[in-house]
Amino acid sequence: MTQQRKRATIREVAKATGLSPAAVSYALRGIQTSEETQERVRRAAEELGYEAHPIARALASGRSGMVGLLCGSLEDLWQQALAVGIGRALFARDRYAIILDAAGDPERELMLARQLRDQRVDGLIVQPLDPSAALWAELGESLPIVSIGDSLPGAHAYGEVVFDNRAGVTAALEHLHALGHRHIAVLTPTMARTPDRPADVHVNAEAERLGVKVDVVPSPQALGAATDVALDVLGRSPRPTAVFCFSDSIGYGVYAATRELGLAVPGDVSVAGFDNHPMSALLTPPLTSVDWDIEGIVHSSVRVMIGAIDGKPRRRRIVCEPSLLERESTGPVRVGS
Amino acid sequence: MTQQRKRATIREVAKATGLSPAAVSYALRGIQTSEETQERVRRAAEELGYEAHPIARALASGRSGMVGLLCGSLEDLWQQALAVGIGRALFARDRYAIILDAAGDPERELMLARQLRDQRVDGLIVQPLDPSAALWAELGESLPIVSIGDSLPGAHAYGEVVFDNRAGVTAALEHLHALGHRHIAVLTPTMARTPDRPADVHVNAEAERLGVKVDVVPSPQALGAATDVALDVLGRSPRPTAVFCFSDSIGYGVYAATRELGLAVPGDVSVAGFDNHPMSALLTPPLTSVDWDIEGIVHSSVRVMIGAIDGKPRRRRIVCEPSLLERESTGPVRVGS
DNA sequence: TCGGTTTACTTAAGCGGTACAGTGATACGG
DNA sequence: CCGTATCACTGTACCGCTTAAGTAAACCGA
Repeated sequence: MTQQRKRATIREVAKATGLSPAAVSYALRGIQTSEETQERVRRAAEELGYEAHPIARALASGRSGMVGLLCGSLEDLWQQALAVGIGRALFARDRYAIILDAAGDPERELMLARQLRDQRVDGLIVQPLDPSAALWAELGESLPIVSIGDSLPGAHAYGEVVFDNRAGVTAALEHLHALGHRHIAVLTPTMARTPDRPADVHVNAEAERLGVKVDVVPSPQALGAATDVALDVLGRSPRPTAVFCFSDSIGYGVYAATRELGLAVPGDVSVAGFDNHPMSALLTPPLTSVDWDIEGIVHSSVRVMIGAIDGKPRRRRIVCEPSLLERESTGPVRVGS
Repeated sequence: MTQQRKRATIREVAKATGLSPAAVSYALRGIQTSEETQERVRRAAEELGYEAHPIARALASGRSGMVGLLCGSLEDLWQQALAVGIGRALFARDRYAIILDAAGDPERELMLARQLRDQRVDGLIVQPLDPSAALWAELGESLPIVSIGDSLPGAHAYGEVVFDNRAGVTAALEHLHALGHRHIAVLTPTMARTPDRPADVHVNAEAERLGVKVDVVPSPQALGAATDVALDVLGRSPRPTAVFCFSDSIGYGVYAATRELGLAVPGDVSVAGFDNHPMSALLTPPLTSVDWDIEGIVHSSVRVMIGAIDGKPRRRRIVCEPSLLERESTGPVRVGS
């Protein structure tokens, strides 16, 4: 019973109103036409069941209305949440997101970035796994790029929302240090294993400053996969008294490992996460984590992206400061351990 | 310095090879041309830096290469995982997904579905919140629709991957019944509150059959929001001895509530989930849940969708059978409680 | 009153492919 | 040896919309 109206084209609306197709196009966009004409066109369009054809529009105008979103690894729950948020925010601004996932592989990320450009997205939002890759600069020539997390040196046609990772690392390590921990395992996502990844550098620098021994161990992001790594790390002797995970998803794996080994958190081992996924507050015990204001990141990156698409020349750089949420997964080191 | 090659069009490649544009188009697609021509064209295209223009192709051919994916609520982690999986699977088949989120609102879902059609996606994969809506049939006339979860009665131009929810409900309730539970709270997503939602019907039918008292309570999907609902339900007197959650995400909220109330799981209250998100196996205690073979769902829905786009007329209906994973969050009812 | 700007359009040329109706040449069956 | 397929293309009209350039009328200040 829903009325089945067939699609009309602009030309048909033009015929019906006695205007030229161009006039209709203008009227529908509310430019270069009188109020009354716009109203008349709108009515006719409604009547004929006209609906805009985004593809034709894209071809003629050179903008597709799509923004590519290239995630480092969608195995990670926090990145999932970020992607969902950005997708929504873009949609709210009349844009669609194409979400792709590099699965932690920098090469793959570059490949996908190129593919997205060939797909004629209007812009690219990316969490660069390898910020130093030359391709970013090249791509930046032909479309606006907004990076999340790290800065893209050497390019220019983009904005960036960078994380003050150093501050996050410092906060977490100082917190653990203050609780008496002097031997800390650090689980970093395998995706972050690009040489000289800033995060790793910060960990080493801070550890040295604080006089803490750190075991930096790469771990997959996939839920559960981190469990095996954690089992290994927690089985070592001497056992680290705390584990600092570079993503909450990894932390969840550590929780599973402690259960399996019969270790109490934070009694036997303290656990701290990074990113503060909503899940982390619900766990037993709630996970201490470095929080990044995901809403702000979503909002900033989309705003900068849309500004860039709309031709604002000014490059924007936004720095996110973390805040450590001290919850119940971290505690004083056990005496005698 | 990466070589900056400018984009060439088909017409330019045609000029360079001395062929007509049409021939080039054919050659690039490997049809209606000789092997040698194809090779020659490919080489010239490579040389000139030709790259396909999907938008132009879409306009001319009438297929956009995009599939709309309309999720019931991306607040739910399992649905997030499903969306990620479908996005990947489509990409692997040279299609892009546009992921949209109805946020649990059936009206919104219909609006988005219409919008996606107007965006000229080649097909629509949807988790219908209101399967009985007339719009599905209407949309089904103009593009292939694959539904996940529930069947779309009254339409025809689509396939479906339906869940045997009844079996899932039965398995979970029988499990709890066998453990002695006779008073069970059932938390269903608010998104499922369409009248006569099959799941609710099943719950009531099964409860009656088994002689179990059920309190069916709607709950939001958002992590944490379910905690408040759970606090309320578990604070009632008499307290249900078990909680059956219609999604694992809700279950996570229940866990948080039990911690807050100092209730032991499963000692004081048993908890069962639905969908089996990877996270559930990692919790303490691991969450008993109804598992749906997410890989299979991803694979089936994408396969059916692509079949439909490629014009296979045969409507496909695939039924998913659940399996109950009995983990450690459910146990015998405490004597005397 | 007049040149100049503004407004509200029209005209027409694409955007970059695809698809369909040819076309000439070669292959083939009887 | 001829009629007819088949093959490998060509020519061109679109797909539906946008945009630059052009135009006629209305407006406007001096």
